[in-house]
Amino acid sequence: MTDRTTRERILDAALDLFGVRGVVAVSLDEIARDVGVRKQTVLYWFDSKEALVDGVLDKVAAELVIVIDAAVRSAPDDPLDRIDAVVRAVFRPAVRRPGLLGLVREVSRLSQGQADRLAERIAPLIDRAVAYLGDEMAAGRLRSGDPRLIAALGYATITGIATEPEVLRAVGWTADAAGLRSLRDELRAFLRAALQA
Amino acid sequence: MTDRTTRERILDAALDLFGVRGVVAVSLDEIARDVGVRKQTVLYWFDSKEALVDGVLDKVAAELVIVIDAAVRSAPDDPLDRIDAVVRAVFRPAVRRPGLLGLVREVSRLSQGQADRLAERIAPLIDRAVAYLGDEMAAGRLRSGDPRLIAALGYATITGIATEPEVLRAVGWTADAAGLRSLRDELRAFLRAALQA
DNA sequence: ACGATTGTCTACCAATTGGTAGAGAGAGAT
DNA sequence: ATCTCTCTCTACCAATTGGTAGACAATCGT
Repeated sequence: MTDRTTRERILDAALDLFGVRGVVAVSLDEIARDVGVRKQTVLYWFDSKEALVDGVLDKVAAELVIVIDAAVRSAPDDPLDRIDAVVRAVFRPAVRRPGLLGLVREVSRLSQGQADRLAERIAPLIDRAVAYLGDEMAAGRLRSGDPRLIAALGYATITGIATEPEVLRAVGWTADAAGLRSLRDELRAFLRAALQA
Repeated sequence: MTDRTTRERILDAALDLFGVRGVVAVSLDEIARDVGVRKQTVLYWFDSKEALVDGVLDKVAAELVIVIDAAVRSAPDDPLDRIDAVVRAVFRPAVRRPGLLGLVREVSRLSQGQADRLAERIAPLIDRAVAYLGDEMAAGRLRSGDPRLIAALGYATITGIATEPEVLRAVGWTADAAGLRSLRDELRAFLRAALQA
């Protein structure tokens, strides 16, 4: 039975550091120090830095899927409420872990391979949203429009908010969880206003 | 008379490279190579990499101020039209230069000093937007709400869209100028729907 | 004509990066 | 008891990073 804790702890530390300061800016040494282990131990668990990033992406994607599924299942049938629940659900881990979604953005700038692997994990989520929006529009329960555009805009806005707290705080905005939540609520209001049938 | 062209060319190259691949990921050597000069020449014009980043920020902020001012001045008096014009104006340079706004985001993750210097440049722009929204709401020409929240949301969304093309393309979205424009137009529609008095 | 200034260069440097090679500790199974 | 496998370690390495020191040419005002 492979000892899981070290690997898990490396993933946790890497996720936090990558998310806050960026993948390129964080060295394996720093991650190792954070975990209380040598850099070579990190390279034992992950063949390369790229493999580590990949592992972190797996973790993030898996978390997102679980969180979204749970939100969809427990939300009422009304599409606006359901969208609302998903937005709130996606924000919850993002607030708890600053930069979780910021990582998603940065990875696409690394290598083509990593951008592709990222797409494999994000695409299904967006596709689900597109299909859902399309269905509800066809049923007349949402104001009709281009579901792809709306999904893409929502995706961009959510990652925008989630990765922006540094800037917002610098501008005089509070970047704590409360500030992020009010911003999230404003987004929810926008979505309601724009999508209401 | 200081020869301006080399310095300007360095700034241009740095802006493009920083914006697309990130500040930490781009070395002075690479920028120098791009300009056709040695790295030490870059360090002659800018005392350090941080100073170069600072110079690039100055350039970006100055461009943004000019562009926004022009848009405000030439837009009709109606607040929705005016907001519309500003959104379009801000996107224009962002589309021409991929990652111009992405740079703004990343810089805040570097050092505290650079985050602060960034704030000095961005804050006035957001403050102007907040003041304007507040005035128009008070005059009953926009649906009332919290202007700070709306301005922050708009800022986050715009930088989100502008820095997301890589991800969106990876997901099957076209990241060319046309794709960015449809996304921008969707944002404009959202703003209209949410702000209309 | 000439000294000073401006701009670019060659030649280094210490520090850090991601990564390799291989030793050794610890536990389980036989 | 020892063999094996899992895990973490020490000891390196080549390459690259941002940055320094100083030579050399061109251009300038005088």
